[in-house]
Amino acid sequence: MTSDDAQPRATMSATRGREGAEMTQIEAPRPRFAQIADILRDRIQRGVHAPGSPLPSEPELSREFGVSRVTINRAVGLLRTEGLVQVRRGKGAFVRPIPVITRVATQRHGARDKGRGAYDVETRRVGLEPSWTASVERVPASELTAGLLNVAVGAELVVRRRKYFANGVPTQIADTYLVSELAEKAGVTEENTGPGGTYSRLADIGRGPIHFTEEISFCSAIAAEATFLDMEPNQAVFEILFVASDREHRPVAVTRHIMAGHQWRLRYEWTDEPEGGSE
Amino acid sequence: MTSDDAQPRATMSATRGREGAEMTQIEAPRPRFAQIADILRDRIQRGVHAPGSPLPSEPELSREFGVSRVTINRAVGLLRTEGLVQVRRGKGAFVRPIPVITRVATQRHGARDKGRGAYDVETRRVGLEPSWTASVERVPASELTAGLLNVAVGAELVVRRRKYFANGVPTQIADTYLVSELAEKAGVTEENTGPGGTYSRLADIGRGPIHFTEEISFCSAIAAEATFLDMEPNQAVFEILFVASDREHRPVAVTRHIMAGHQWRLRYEWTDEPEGGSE
DNA sequence: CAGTGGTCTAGACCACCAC
DNA sequence: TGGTGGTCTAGACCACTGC
Repeated sequence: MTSDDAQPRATMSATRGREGAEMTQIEAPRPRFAQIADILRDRIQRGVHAPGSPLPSEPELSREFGVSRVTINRAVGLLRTEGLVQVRRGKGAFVRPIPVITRVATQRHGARDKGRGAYDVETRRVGLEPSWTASVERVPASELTAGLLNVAVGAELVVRRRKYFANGVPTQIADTYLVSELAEKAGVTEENTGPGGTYSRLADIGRGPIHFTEEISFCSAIAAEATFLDMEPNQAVFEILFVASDREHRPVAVTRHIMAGHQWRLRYEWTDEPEGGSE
Repeated sequence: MTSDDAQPRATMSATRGREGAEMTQIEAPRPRFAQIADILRDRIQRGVHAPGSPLPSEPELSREFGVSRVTINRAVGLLRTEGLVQVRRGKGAFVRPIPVITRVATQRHGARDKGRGAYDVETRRVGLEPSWTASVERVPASELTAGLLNVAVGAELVVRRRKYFANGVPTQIADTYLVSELAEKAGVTEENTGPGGTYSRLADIGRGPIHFTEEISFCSAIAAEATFLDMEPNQAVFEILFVASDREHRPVAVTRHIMAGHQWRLRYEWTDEPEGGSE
């Protein structure tokens, strides 16, 4: 290959050598929209566009880079699915403040954080102000929840729905499902469950969970949830299915967490005592 | 609001009532490309387009739905970032076979799977044939690895790079970093580390890891990794930072896993013995 | 009303693939 | 050579925002 570095061929009509004002040069091999995304991403990270502040408008960027607005739109689209930028209709594209929150699953329940919930601790650790809303409903068990709770599909469940915020910004949805009968016995059918929350009430009646499993998977944001989480279309979310079981390994509660991918870091810690010593 | 359900206004020029052949009707409120993506997604899930088979070509779909090719391209783009579809240049867009692999982190090391590696087990469980490649290099510690291994930036590390496949399809990258000195002592500077792998060799010299932490975060696929993983641009990946520490809580090995989001489900299991009984 | 982004089209050129 | 998808433009209309 002699022409390895083969002349980028300035074909596409827009490598027009305009030089009015601050035009930024875009080369050919990598798609323009990707290169522009790279540049904007870099500017954001360098603080040229501070968190919360708007990017230049699409027509402006279009002029700066000498490409059509559609191309700009596509570049910004990349940053949106990455969670770096959020668009507010009619207003502009804004740099998202993304202090990543770390969730240490294996510490959330054990300590049962006297007085403070796990979310509270996680959020304050990065200097954010936590808040949430809660509501309780009764629903029939879906195939999924029925399977996890080991009851028949359609069985009555109590679902405790919570929405979490950090500095007023939505960060997470968590729906906890319990079999109605158990929820009533434990007295967690009202919004307020008392000190220590649902798990403490379950412990009170001897059904305190001690075995936990979590399954993390991906999905693209589903309409309703995406809307609440202020997510961009197409942005990825973590879905966590959390199952808490009592001493006899009977599942007592299932929680489904939905959280915007880029806002969270998930942490797990554990120890394996080697049974037979080290060989 | 009297006009709550306000007439979708069939404005955009393309609600043209063409009826030649098998044209599928597209309504207005939701973007056309999103609706088309919904339809195609549904067809895939119903098996109309079987795993491994191609979607109809863009011009074909363009005719079917009565929209421009660009719109089709955008619809397919959604399916690509969701991991449902993979495009092979010049050939077409193919339905990705996605048997999701479940990785149970908390079981991977404890059992130290006599004879079989954790990946092997995980993959075969869903009926896939595992394979991998490995190589060993020496690199200076980056800020990240240095911090995690508690050495100076630039210190010499041995990195064991592995690439994993299932049925020949790339699924995961895993790079394990060890301080060179330790790696030499443990004898894991060659590709073959003997039965039980690196951790067993570390155990042999009394540095067997028993404390583990994992941190999961998101990233959009980085060029090189995305290429290897056969990923679509823009598709989300899990990054797992895994730290193994010995009895004295000294970190001995750090592994960075990169895996395509839609191919994996991550599972964790643990037990919290309540120290003071259940109140 | 002007400004923002959201979507869509038609037409174009490109790179890659298979024949 | 003809088919596939990848990218880009220009022009257009839309909805939402704020003045």
